[in-house]
Amino acid sequence: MITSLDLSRCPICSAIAPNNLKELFHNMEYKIESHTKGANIARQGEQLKHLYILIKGAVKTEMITENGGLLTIEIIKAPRPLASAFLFAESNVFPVDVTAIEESTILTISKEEVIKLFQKDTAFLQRYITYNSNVTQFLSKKLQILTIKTIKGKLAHYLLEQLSKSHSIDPSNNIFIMDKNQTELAKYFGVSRPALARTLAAIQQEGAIKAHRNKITVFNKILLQNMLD
Amino acid sequence: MITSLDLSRCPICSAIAPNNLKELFHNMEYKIESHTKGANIARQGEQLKHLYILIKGAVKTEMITENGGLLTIEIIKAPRPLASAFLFAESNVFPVDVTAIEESTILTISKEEVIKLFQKDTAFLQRYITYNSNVTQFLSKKLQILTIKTIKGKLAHYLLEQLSKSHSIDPSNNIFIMDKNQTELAKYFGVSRPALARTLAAIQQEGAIKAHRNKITVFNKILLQNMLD
DNA sequence: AACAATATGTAACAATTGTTACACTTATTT
DNA sequence: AAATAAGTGTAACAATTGTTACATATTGTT
Repeated sequence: MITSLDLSRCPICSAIAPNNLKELFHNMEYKIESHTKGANIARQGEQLKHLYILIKGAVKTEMITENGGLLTIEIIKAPRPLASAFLFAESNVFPVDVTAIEESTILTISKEEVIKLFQKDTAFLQRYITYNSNVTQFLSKKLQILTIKTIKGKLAHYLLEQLSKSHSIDPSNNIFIMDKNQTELAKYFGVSRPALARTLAAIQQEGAIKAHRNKITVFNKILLQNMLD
Repeated sequence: MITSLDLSRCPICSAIAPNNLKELFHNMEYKIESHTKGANIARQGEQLKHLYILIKGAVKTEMITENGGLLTIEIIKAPRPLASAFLFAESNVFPVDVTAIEESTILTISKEEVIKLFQKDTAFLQRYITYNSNVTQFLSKKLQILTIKTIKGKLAHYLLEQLSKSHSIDPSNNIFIMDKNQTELAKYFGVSRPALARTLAAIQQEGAIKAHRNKITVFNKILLQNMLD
């Protein structure tokens, strides 16, 4: 049985009023499956005819090349939908392999039932669309950063973003703490850690900022803006 | 008045049966606005409370930095929705500036009306979700390519993809024509054109393929697969 | 056929980034 | 407080890619 507890923290189900949950699922076809640690949940290229919601546990997704080499790995913790953006895409196949890394429980609802659910519950529909829209925004942003070619440009972009965040709290403040350390930032940018440190030092050399560990003081915003390629 | 002609080629409206269009719009609040060439249609950061559908003309979108420097430019031709993925996102602001580059007509429907339309017409709802899902897929793919760091890796990935496409027609065939020329491909990868040509020559040197202009003959698939970083 | 426009092959050199290694600092654990 | 781990600063060198320039090839136009 599904309780509101299981789903209340799920990005796309949270909108459903707990009282309505039982009723909603009453005449709906769904499946709940448990997977032991290490079990394969879905395979890359497999037809995707159901919405998968991870309600307990954690999974890892791996993108494999035709050769067998791994490309990207992501860990997803419950509760969250899996590949929700792909259910309705024209090429609706799983983009990745999904494997349980803990004892996991997955709620499966057929595409047809999801559509019925949309009709029954506008809030659910809106959450579903919003969730996917947020994914799109995230991807767009990530893409934007990767599109900036030089490390200097990426860093300048990031620093200006952080600065504007701190400005929204106190406009006179030009000191802030980076929300990522250098190691994380390098991974985020897709560059090596020493190259990032080197570039940060260069930006200091030019007098745009002063950096002490993760504490940044911005001296010259214009200079930073001119570094955006 | 909106005719089926205007919208039949629009990705998210094509699902609506022409006969139903009139009825559908009958009790709906919508606005149709014409913009002369050069007119500003929307500004970056502006609150997004309506679905914008470009039904005639063409626009360009520009992403500007706080400084005023341009980052990316995209040209969109009618008919197509504008920023449809952002209407329902949590941070629902226009990600870009939108400017008409031709005499353009835009259909505007409020968010509330869009939701009503979803309820009235399941086909429209599905098309809307599908369209946004396709955008997500496109971004994912683009991201995947940009994540591959070396030009050699990107090229190998692309060539294997093209090969598998031609294999799906004739599995014994290992000759194909690239669907992009080198100039386009370089832009797609975000690298310089001479660097791309140089890398293509290197892959030939290693004996994996033979390239004559856009015609590729694959000699050694395994070698290609080992180039994926 | 001559011409122009576009695409491709290639080379030298500059700029950027990755790799590896190590000293040093700060945080965490024992 | 000592020991350990994690994060940071920096340097030398290798590898990759960008830049610029020009020759050649192909395609389309007149």
